[in-house]
Amino acid sequence: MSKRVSVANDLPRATLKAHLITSLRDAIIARAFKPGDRLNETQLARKYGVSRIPVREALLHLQEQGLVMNHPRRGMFVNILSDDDCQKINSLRIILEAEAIKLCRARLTAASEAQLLVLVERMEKWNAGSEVDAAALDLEFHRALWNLSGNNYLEKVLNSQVPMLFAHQALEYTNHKERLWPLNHHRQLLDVVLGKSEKTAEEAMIDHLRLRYTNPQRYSSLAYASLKPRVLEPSTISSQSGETHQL
Amino acid sequence: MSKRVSVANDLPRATLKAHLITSLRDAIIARAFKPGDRLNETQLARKYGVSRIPVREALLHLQEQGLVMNHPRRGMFVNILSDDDCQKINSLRIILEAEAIKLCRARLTAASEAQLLVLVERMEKWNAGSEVDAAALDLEFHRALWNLSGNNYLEKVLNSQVPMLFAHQALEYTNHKERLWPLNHHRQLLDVVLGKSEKTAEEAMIDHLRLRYTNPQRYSSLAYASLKPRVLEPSTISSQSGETHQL
DNA sequence: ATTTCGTGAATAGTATACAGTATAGATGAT
DNA sequence: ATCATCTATACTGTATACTATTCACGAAAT
Repeated sequence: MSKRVSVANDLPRATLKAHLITSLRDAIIARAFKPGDRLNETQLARKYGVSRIPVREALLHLQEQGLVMNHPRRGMFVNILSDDDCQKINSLRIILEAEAIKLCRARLTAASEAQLLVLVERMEKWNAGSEVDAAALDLEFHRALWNLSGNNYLEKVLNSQVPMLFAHQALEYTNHKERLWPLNHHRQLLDVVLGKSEKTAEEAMIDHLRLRYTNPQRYSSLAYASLKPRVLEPSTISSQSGETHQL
Repeated sequence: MSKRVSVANDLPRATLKAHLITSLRDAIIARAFKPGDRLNETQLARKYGVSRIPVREALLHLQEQGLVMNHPRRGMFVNILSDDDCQKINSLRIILEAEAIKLCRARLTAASEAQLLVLVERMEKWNAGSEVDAAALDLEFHRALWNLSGNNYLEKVLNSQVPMLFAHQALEYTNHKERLWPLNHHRQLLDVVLGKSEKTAEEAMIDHLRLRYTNPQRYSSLAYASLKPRVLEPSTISSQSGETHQL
């Protein structure tokens, strides 16, 4: 009895702000706007054919997610992450995503297992394409994992912090063409979810992030060997855990 | 109508939006606006003597923090947390704040120890005052703890998720006057930070939250007795074996 | 009596207009 | 030439005005 037949494939009733959020975020991750760039509200409004208000509100949303920074009365700038920032975000990510992995493992169904497997195999078959597309596929896998945790607040928090790392990385890997975006290491994460790995979730996450970052756990409690709580599984962080634990 | 509240008279340097964010958040935590209430932009603009734009942007900010909910083209409503939501947020909080405790313990200085001790003693001496003030003091202690973790992204995430629990609790405890806001149990958390307790940070957090909630860890991995790799048998997926495990 | 449809009021979403501030360039002094 | 001060400009922050959607109410139809 619905009076309106909604066209399913597009979102005709969505607000302009919602469209701009995705457009601008994709543009930042695809480095159409580079870190440090100023985002002029008026210019963006003209470019997208809307007024400044939806642009402002979209930028505010991206600010909450850390993709852009506001200099008071100066404007919005694409966020520049220092190495320290990356380590701090990664440290948080390890804790959160390890939790997501554990929850996912405990709640796993055949359907969700298949869903993750499809994504892993798509990544393993990946051979050509831009780093930006690779980053998108990478993020899609992790988002699926977060979703399967069954705790939407955990999912929300991960979604609010991790994408800015991808935006930062996309730039890194575009500048250094010789390095390839490491896509084919996600099966190791899946194995942990499926219980096929002896690694703890934390170990797996640290190893995963080590592909791109040095010492990603630096600002997490995992950086302090002596203060680890009694854990259910013996966790020697990894073979390289002897590296600097300095503050 | 409602009385007008001047918002721009002091601190002219800050933006109107920033003032409104704190004013509205405090009002929600102090249940001047109750869960489920509709927040009319025009009315709020009149009440605070500003235009609708700063009100809108402040509400958008509070939406990111989960204090208010947006019904598309219907308006903003003070968020109502279901019991499930509380358990999910608490599960996340346990993971995050346990991490903060561990980091705080590893980085503790004499100054920060004194800072926390002052707050604990203020809470222990607390005997009179509204539950709202008690909640504010409670939150102040936890915020100090998060800040001392040394990871401002961890701090940011905690600040984005925990206050809505306080807003919800403030209502609970105002409705049930016979119960007192439990303030004098924070020394147990401090003891964990100082290494004087045998509890793990996670255990301490669960015990802390049990004062107010039942099964606060329900949607965390701590709800599952064993995290060891489980044997995968796709046919037994729906047994939900981990559901009722307590820590 | 119940349901469907139309109309109107209320209000979020959006556009345009104004005002105040920060920055860059110009002007003048040393 | 270098530095300080002034001024013009551009932009954000804010106000006002307009539009479009949702919902409530009621009349007409079944």
